[in-house]
Amino acid sequence: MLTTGPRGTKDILPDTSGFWQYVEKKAREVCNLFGYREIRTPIFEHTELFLRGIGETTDIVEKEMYTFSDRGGRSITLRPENTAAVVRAFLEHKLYADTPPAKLFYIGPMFRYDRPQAGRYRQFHQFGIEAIGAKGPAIDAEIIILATQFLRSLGLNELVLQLNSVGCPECRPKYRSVLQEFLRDKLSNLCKDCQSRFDRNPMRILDCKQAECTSLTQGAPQMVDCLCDECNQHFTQLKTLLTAGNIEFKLNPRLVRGLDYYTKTAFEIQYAPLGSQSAVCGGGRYDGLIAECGGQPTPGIGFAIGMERVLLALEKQNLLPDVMNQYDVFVIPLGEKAQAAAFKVLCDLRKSGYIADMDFMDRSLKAQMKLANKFSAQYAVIIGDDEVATNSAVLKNMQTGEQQQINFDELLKKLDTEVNG
RNA sequence: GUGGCUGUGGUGAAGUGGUUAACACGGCGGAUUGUGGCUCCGUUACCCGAGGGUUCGAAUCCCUUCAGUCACCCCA
Repeated sequence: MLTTGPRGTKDILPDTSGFWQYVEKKAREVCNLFGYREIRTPIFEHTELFLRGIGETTDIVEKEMYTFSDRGGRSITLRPENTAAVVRAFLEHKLYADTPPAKLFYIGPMFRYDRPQAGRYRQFHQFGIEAIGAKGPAIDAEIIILATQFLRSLGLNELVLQLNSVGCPECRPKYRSVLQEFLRDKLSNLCKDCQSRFDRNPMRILDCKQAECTSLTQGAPQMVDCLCDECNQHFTQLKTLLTAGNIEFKLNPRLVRGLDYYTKTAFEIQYAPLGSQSAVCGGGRYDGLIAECGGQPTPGIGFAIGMERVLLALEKQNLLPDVMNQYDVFVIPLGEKAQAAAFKVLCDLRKSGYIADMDFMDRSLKAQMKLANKFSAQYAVIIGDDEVATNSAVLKNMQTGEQQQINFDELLKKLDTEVNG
């Protein structure tokens, strides 16, 4: 079918692109406030980058990537997320040579082969930031505050920040075996998914929503209770900083991020009315990722915000701005002779910076007036045979209805004083 | 990837086996001479997501397919 786009994709039409521009502008403003600068990486990368970066056993890599061979036989993947690519660019361009931490943000499309649903698309857009090079909890607090400030600047409240620590290579393996011990005798009663998670990623079992699993895992040992000193201190300090920054958070010991690279801080911001796709923002620390990608061991942290979900939330809350564009002037020629004169006036107006337009459908005067009104033009400039003969035009104030005949030479000047004075 | 629901014009929708597919909004045109916003009038779906089948006859029943949506899953 030539008249439908691929499943899970969306055209952003003129009546909604203004909303996107609005949200993107807010994102850029907040980033600017916090000292984050934009990075634009390609939308496709070597498949290898995501295998290593995201983790081979993650759902994203196992079943959600758009992977193909290009004509040169290289395996290419449409980026399913952008952290790995930003890290790759960070290393490739030696951004570590500049004053750390590198504070970067991006806005762009991501691709995941998944069953579409409201708030979940195969091509979707993320606004994300990455802070690479700083290991202390202050930067964790900063990016969480950045995310919160961004969402609040859009008018969104009723947001819930969930917070957890997933430990580090020091303490997580220990926790993992403690957890496996706890689960071992319950294994046969867990759901099928969880049974397969037992060896691969037992922490995800705590995140399972199946009733049996939830009840069986009641009282399971928690990561936060098994953190090593360093992780524990980091987590404690982060909580203190967030409290100092007046950020409310809800501890969720079961919060697990779906990407392997996360360490220590993991968080998610949810907007419940969105239903089952309620996570508007997800992020965390990835202290092992840079080394995993071949760089010097370097800590990093970031988040990604789903643009579609933010827009959905704004719509639900009636927070979308009025983005209808208003014309300053609508030029109306009457008859053949006036065409050229009117067109010249139109061009002059635009050259002078007025938002101006005219009819291209050979409409009647009445219909053109209706258009001027529909586009809420401030002024209409009417040029007919009489006006052409006297080198003049009728300038009509659409609000008051007043109109006067003015020489072409005077028109711009007159408009200027009308508009500015 | 699993299960459920839905699919009528640009939009919101009525119609659930029988001649020309309601209504509303929107779009377009018009209501005497070169003027809008209100009002009024006209017009706007050779066809009911697509393909096949049942039937004398289907938008209405069945199958397939595509798409959307809800939940799961996953996550932004």
